Amino acid sequence: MRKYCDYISVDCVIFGFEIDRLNVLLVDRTLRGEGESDIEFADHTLTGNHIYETETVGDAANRVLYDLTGLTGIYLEQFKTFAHPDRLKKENDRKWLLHDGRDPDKRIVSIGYFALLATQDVTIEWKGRNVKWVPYHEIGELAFDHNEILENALIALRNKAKHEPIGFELLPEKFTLSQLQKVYEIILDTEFDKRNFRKKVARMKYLIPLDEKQTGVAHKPARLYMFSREVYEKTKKDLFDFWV
Amino acid sequence: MRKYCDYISVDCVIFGFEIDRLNVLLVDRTLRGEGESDIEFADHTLTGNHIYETETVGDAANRVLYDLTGLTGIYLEQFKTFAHPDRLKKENDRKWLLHDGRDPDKRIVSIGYFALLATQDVTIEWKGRNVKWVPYHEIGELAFDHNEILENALIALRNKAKHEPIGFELLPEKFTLSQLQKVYEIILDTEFDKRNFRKKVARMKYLIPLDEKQTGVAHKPARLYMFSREVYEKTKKDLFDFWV
DNA sequence: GCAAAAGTGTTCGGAGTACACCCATGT
DNA sequence: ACATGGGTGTACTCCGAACACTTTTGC
Repeated sequence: MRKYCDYISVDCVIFGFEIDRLNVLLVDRTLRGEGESDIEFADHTLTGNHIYETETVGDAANRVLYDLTGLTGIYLEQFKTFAHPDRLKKENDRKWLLHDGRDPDKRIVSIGYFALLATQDVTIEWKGRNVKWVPYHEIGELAFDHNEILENALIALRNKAKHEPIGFELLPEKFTLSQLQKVYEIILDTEFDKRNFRKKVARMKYLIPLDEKQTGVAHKPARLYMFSREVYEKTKKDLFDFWV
Repeated sequence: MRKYCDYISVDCVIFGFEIDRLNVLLVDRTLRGEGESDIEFADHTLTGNHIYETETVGDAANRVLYDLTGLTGIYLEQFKTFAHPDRLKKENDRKWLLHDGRDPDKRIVSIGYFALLATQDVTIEWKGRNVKWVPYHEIGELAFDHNEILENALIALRNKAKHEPIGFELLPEKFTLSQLQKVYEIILDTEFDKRNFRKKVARMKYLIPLDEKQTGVAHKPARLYMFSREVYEKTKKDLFDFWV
């Protein structure tokens, strides 16, 4: 049995994209009282876990992701660390930790990661708790400091998306240009002109057009594209677009 | 007496700029043996410290900076966290920690910050150890995982400098355009054409030309400029230069 | 045939790039 | 007078922004 390091944890903000929404994977947190149907409170947390004593934090984040989705090789990036002395001290948080046999006064560092994947079926139970996709804009008050972590994750995602081609990570392997445009519109909270957007992406050699089209749609079927990381790594120019 | 939290620390990569060099502030680490003149090893560390039990990590980083420089309001940014299980396990590191009365087997999370300031006089002693500026390219093997932290700090600085106006933070309040150009050339490891560079910065409203010139230089004295953060915040357009 | 999204071209202004010479000062 | 870095303009190309209509499919 591997031992946990009880003062280091990772929290993963798992983003998923679907049609025209950005989703986040949340876990139910329900604290029951004495009676079976006696619920003291119910809310949600981000996904996360303590790290094992001999494990790196990156491995811990990948482990959390794998346990939830069964997927490996997911886009995952460390974006910020949270260690405020009061981050676990709200009343419900203390109760939850106590109930869970943990020390609510222990100061825990949490290293924040965000992950990107296409919204799809994931394990719906995780350590006996329910897991579900929730649209970003419908997320209410979360446990601990998870609202703060979530906000920072979105900011990090935005900044990254502005300068590096990671929108693809939120789409299935094959996608249409309209889906790609939508991803960027949602992430960056803006709108693009369709013709200008297509002119722009047409210059990107690492966006490979396929000889394949959508099927089963009630309109002209769109061409499918793939992202090629190899071509990207080879052709990317280190642009000094440089501060402006 | 405030108590330290013995498993959370901050490491600060303090960058300074001078003429045409990027410097980093390092602290001597000399472990003496039994005899007075018996030196077991001598190398360098980044600046850093454990955090106090009730302190935020940002406050701890600012405290380290203040202790070293006497300055407040310095540009400071959290860039990455280091928590590899073996990060303190090199032989010399173990000896040093033992000598210092600390437990070399305790896993310590270190939250990395980088700071930017104009190279200038700083406290030359800190907790009984010597402190000095060292040009980035002359830095050899450092203690612990500090080479890794340093590398990551430079990468973070570069990425930030490409998209946000932080080059100013490495210069005195009033500076010339040639100094500014040099800062960016050093950070980004490239060269710019003087005329094009000036055309570019001329568009930036937050770069304020002063009615003041250099004095005491053996050539045509250059005009001085200031950076206005207020103007920047007001006029910056959130550019979606967007991945390319 | 109609609803729905796919796909396509032109014009204009602004920014990046390449490139060479005169100017003001201290010594 | 000379060495040193300061300061300036033009031509060309490419990119971003604005803007409207035809095409292909499922129903």
